[in-house]
Amino acid sequence: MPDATDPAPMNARRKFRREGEGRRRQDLIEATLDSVAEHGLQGASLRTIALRAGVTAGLIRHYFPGKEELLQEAYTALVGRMTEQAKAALVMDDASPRQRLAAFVTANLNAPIIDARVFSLWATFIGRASADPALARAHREGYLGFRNEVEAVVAEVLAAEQHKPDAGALRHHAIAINAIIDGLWVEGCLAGEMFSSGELAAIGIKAVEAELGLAPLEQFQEK
Amino acid sequence: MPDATDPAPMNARRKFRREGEGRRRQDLIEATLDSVAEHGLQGASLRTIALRAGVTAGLIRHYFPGKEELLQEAYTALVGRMTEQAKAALVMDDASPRQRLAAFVTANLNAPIIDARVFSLWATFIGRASADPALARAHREGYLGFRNEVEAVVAEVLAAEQHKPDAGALRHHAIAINAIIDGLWVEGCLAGEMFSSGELAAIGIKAVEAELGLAPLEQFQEK
DNA sequence: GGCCTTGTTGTGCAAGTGTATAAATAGCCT
DNA sequence: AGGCTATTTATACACTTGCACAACAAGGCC
Repeated sequence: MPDATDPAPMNARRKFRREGEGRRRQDLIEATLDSVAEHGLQGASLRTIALRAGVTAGLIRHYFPGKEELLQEAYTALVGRMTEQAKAALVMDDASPRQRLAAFVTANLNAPIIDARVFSLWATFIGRASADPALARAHREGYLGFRNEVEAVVAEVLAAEQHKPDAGALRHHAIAINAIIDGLWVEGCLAGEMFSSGELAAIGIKAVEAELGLAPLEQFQEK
Repeated sequence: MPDATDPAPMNARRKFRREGEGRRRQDLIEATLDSVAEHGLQGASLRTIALRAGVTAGLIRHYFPGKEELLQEAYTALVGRMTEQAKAALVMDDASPRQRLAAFVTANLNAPIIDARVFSLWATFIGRASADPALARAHREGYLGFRNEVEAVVAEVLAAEQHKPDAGALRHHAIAINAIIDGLWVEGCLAGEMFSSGELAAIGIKAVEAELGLAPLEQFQEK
């Protein structure tokens, strides 16, 4: 038989399902974040991303103008999720300002906010901030939003303690507290196993209270 | 004239100088760091790096087994320079422990340690730490070295103040102070123009002194 | 000066990149 | 059921990438 017309055509096309636009975009963004977290920006090729999302590379172009836009949207989604999680710890209406502040610190220094994958993503993207104004702006907005939340809680705490700091002192407190949380967050994400469970949160709360000049609640401190 | 034998051969080979091994390696590492800082890991190709170093791409293979090793060495050099600079601020023999601590904080929160390029490099590399054990170890060693320095100064400061904290409290102080410096460093590098000159250092010193329970030296605090 | 080592260049190559576009088919509408 | 359209696949293309290797020449050595 000179030319066998394949009875079982091996070049069968891939079966596929049509998903809604929202779902596909979200899947692609998630696959992008996974790829970046695992292999960095250099390893996140369109084909890798598409494979992870369960589609072929060409489809990406149907939802995003190009790779850059996909990465931008992925970063925006990441920042949005991070700040949302962080602020969520503040909604405790039936608690004293001081308890809310402590809960805020604790939430930010435990899972899921202390997380190696999220940190890897944050670092990878933020490393490009100085060269990419869009990234820099996205960060700045997230940072200022976060810091304003801190400042508001600090104002409440100090008011409850009969303190009345001026705007400058309040800003400095917020910057310092923000730095404490950020610094401990970095350390926890990078070397979480160096700290026992709850240790970072305890350190953070004590540092924040010291910054605000609050006496510890129930303590035998030092000795 | 059918075939003109080029009197001025256009395919003249590039002139070059032979440099010592140390110098070439250092130049290549520097070019690598520049490329990574400017375009990220994805934009740092062997050809880009070689161009910046004033050589051709092939030469890199003569000094490094592969790209990965070049990047590793570049990161090692970066970390070494950073920790060296940071610790250099501690060598002030004729100063009180407290002054040395303040000088340490100040040095770490001003140029050249507050620097967008260094931060970009740090973030880009550290973003790969969770996936690359070699990077993770390099960071951990640098971090612990830094923290031990902090812990030593803190011990001196507290001793001068007649305090005698136990090892656990000392460790916690060092972790917290480290976080304060790191957090303010990040903020300063990412958005230096949001802070007036010396402001970060002032915030840092106050926060550190609060953490250690030290009364400010000369102050009208708050109001 | 002439050679010889080796630092350096230039070229080639296979694999992978982002993008463009044609072909196919899934699933809604009537 | 049958057709239409937009989602999805598949292929093509020009370009870049890291690496391998052969040709070359810079500069020390005798």
